[in-house]
Amino acid sequence: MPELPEVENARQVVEKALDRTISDIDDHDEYECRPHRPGEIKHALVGGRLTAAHRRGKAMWCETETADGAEGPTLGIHLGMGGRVIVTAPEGEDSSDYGGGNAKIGVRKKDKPEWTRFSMSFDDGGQLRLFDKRRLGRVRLEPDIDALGPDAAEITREEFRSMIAASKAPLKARLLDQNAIAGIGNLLADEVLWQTSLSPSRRSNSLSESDADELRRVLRRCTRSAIRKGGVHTGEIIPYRNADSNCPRCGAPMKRGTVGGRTTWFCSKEQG
DNA sequence: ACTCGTGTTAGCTG
DNA sequence: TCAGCTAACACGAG
Repeated sequence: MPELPEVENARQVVEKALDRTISDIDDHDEYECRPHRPGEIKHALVGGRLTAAHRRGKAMWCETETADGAEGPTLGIHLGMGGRVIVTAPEGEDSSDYGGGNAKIGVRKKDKPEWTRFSMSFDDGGQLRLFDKRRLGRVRLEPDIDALGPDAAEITREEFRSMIAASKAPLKARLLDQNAIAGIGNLLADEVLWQTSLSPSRRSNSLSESDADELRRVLRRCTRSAIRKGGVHTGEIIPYRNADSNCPRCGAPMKRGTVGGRTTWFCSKEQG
């Protein structure tokens, strides 16, 4: 699930964990906490607290403060292919606004306790947990955020134009390149390309400036809409990403291919 | 049993 | 040299 909109919703959940004293951390999962050794993250953060939650593209990170009030290491959280963050309320407090009961971002019925790959306990009895059955998510100290391109929801028109013009890779592959523009995943890429009727395999630098401007407008609109509705799966073309579907705009069959190494669905007529 | 996948990245290639 | 591509990652779901 996690593309930019899901991660933004997760970031808002993490804000519920700010300014609560960290009493314990379980960081024993060797995959999720790579490259750290078990106990390393725990040692760095116990006694301190998270003071701010940020996001760029699909990457999240928290600023921290140590027990004596000094600046602590940043804590990066990446959800990978299927991670979710859960923050529970202080013991005895109403949990209704903590996201814990929200199936879109919180606990789901089929979740197994062992899919909790990382957890942080607070001295108020609450917890921050990372749920990730596939273990492609990551929790790490001092993540490199600067390597990412501009956030897809914030990128300026000039930045977007030059990013598009700077590569001859297939357009969809360019949109998926997190170092060029951060936050677009496979579904959001299919959605914006269908909305603009642009071919996924067209060379990125073959777009005109007005094509690029239109693509950026649609990208911003789809991103905002997905954040509001709860995720990229709420996109218009997503239900039509299968072999039996026809383009809801022109009626031609939807077609499956591979672009940028990812399954790609597009209108065989309008995006051919 | 076997294939697929809403993300990232090391390592290969032209 | 380096942009671009592929396979691998880990593991549940269909």
